Amino acid sequence: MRKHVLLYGLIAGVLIVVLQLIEYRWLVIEHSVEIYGGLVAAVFASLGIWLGLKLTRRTETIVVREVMVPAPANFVRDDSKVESLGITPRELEILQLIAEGLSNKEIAGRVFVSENTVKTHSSRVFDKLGARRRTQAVQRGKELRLIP
Amino acid sequence: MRKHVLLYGLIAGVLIVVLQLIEYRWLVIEHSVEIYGGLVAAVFASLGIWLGLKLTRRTETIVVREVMVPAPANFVRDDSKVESLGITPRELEILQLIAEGLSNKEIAGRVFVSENTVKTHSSRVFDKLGARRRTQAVQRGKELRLIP
DNA sequence: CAGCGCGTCACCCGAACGTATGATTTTTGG
DNA sequence: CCAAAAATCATACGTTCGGGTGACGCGCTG
Repeated sequence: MRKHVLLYGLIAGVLIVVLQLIEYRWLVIEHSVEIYGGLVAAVFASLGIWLGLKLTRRTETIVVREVMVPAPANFVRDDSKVESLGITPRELEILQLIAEGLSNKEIAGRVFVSENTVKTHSSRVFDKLGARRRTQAVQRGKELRLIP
Repeated sequence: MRKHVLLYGLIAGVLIVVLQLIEYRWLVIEHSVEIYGGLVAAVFASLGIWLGLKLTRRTETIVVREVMVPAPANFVRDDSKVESLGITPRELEILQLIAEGLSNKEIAGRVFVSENTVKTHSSRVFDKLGARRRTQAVQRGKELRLIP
């Protein structure tokens, strides 16, 4: 933008000099002032148009980008909710396994703890989620983006 | 656009006339031609710039639309799987309610049938899905796109 | 070190769940 | 119209869950 203005000024200066030089030859002709004025007008007008065009030249093509993203692909846990609810990692782990349809006994076998422990964790997480049943806990967990 | 050109022409003509009239007063002054030329140049240059700006304005339609489409929005049940598994509409309905975390009693109240009926439906749908627990049934149901 | 959070485990009990079996009614399709 | 499919309900039994309570060990932190 700035270099355009400079270029314009330079060209204008050169043109004025050229026109002044030319003027001495044409001034002898009577009533040539109108011709001179017209010439100047035409030159500067076209120069102005060119400048105006250059200044606002936005060769920006119309970009219409539509991105279809299958959301389930990218799951990110809402850690802020996990923390605000005071859910511990172990509890979250058990919740995930519950969501996978495992029984307490199966979960116990999976994580190598007793079934009682699983029940304790699940009870705690149910309480924190305000759920009374495991299905409800799963539903809330998915809603709150704690589990995929 | 066209009216701009016409307007420009009109103003240019008027200006030329005005300048010609003024010229007769100023021409008497020696070396006033340069002033005259500069004036003409300035006026027409700014006019040209204005025109150029006008011509290219609002050609800059920058449309960058990014649409994130979360897949879960458009859930379509895989009816073929529903049929192939021999799941009846009522059973599917109960499965959905189970997925919402409702107990058998709550479901019974919701669909106006006895709890025993709900248990019958759920038992059947569990069998058809190869599930032993309701959480498992929900998981399978979601996997198979029977429920959202 | 005392306290706290977390994870672990146990026991009990009532509620919820799942299975099996049988029966009746309603709906549907040929 | 009649048979098949679907929906309804019940009773009984065993299993799984969930709540309540209490306890122990570990690691961190004031």
